[in-house]
Amino acid sequence: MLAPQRHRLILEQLDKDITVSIRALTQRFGVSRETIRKDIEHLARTAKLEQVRGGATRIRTQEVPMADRSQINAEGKARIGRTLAARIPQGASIFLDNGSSTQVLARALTEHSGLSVYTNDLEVARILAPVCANLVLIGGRINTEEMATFGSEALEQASRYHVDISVISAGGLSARALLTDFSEEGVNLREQISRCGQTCYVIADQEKFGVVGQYALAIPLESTCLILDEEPREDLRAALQSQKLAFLVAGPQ
Amino acid sequence: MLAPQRHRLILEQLDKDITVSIRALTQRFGVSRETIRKDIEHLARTAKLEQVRGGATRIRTQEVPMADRSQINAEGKARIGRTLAARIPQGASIFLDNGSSTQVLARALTEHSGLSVYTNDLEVARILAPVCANLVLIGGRINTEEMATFGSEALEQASRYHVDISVISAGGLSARALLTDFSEEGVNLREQISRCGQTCYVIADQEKFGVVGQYALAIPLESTCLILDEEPREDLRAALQSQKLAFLVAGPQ
DNA sequence: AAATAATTTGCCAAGTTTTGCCAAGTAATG
DNA sequence: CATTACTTGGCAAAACTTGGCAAATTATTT
Repeated sequence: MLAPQRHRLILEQLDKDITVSIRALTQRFGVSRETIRKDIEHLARTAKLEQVRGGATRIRTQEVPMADRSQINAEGKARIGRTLAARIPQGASIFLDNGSSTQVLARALTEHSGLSVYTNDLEVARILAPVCANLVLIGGRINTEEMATFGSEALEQASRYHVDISVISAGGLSARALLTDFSEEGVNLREQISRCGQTCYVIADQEKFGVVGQYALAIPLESTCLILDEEPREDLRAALQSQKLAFLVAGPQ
Repeated sequence: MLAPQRHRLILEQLDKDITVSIRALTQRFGVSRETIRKDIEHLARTAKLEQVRGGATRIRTQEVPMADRSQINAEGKARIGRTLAARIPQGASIFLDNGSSTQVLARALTEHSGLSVYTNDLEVARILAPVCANLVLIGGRINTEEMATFGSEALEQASRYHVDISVISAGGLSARALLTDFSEEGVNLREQISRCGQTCYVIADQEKFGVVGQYALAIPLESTCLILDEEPREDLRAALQSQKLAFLVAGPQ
């Protein structure tokens, strides 16, 4: 057996098994310990795998240890993500804002294909990169807490695009003030994003219910649909109806 | 059996088996080692397969989906990164392009503070986010292989900024063609970035030496300094001098 | 929990086998 | 007869094996 074939088989096995041991590979290929070690050394030098004692592992994809808000009410966010993903057709063009809920939606969209995605969230871009036909990142000043772009540059660039569906998340949803958010730059960009879409979905899970942010989120109500993970209480439901703001509660499936 | 038939059969077997060995083929066809070697040599010259020691493999259609090219010649890249980082003052405004070498530089800059950073590389942004006073991501279409933005949007946005120092990486550095790169969108953006800086550094580690990309990289030579990790060979050194292109070899410290 | 023994592994050097490459020779072909 | 295709043999380089030793890891005992 030739060296390149061994290399290939080693990498294939790594794809399945996460780690491979020198011991096992010597048996499998019927070559000496040292040969396998050299193989692994070579593959490590060319950044195909990571050499560890006794064998090798897949290359570590540096995970971001940042505070992950998507853990909060993860089940509800996931339900919203699945429901909305089911309403986004293959190959659609979509504009996603930033936020933990949006990131969960993005993960739910990784089964889609041929999407054209516009977003200001770096993590959303990273998640959807493998399945996008087109992927556009809105430029601008980065808010390092959110790892997303904002500011006049972002507003201006966003205003140039038109998509089938835009999706934004809300910081608060209340009977008193309806949709609200906590930063001016966030509101500005979300309003712009909402105007880019033929239809607009606003996602808000129950942790946003009753929360009133400092900034009102003014979006085109008639082409908007709210996606929630719980039935709204009576006062909220009345407020939504009086504003003719459609909503949909994400079911368990 | 005639040579063309052998060629055909060799290629057919490669379609099935990924690799073929000279040894096996001599037995199969009943010809000498040297004959098979010539067959493979010929097929390799006409780009039908790739010659490897002891036989041949299929041609690599696409470059490995390398998770992290920064591991190739990591030591040299790190040396370049440290040397250049030492020349960037605290609080400077810098424009960084995308690429594995630039990412290594970014890691070397995480000891700095108060930087204003402009970049089209999502990973560079992620690395430098914690230490930036300002962080601006250039928007545009994302190249999902590089996870960086390109295109007309990116060019236009980049053209609005002016910084103290711009840093770009080169795909190739040769006596014949000097600085080159492999994609048109890449050179366009890099040239723009180089014009944004008061001074411009171009980083190229030894794996780029002698490599000639399809696109020439035209940058303002008089305000540019090349950072290398090895002394250039005589012909390259002469070419750099005749172009009055300054360079600096990154030392061990 | 610490100390010790046994095992595994990494790394190096020397030895063996395989392969690449070259040159010269032989067979086949038109 | 000249050209092309193939074989043969030899040498150097590369790949591979083997064995040894030190370091790291694991198991065992105290």
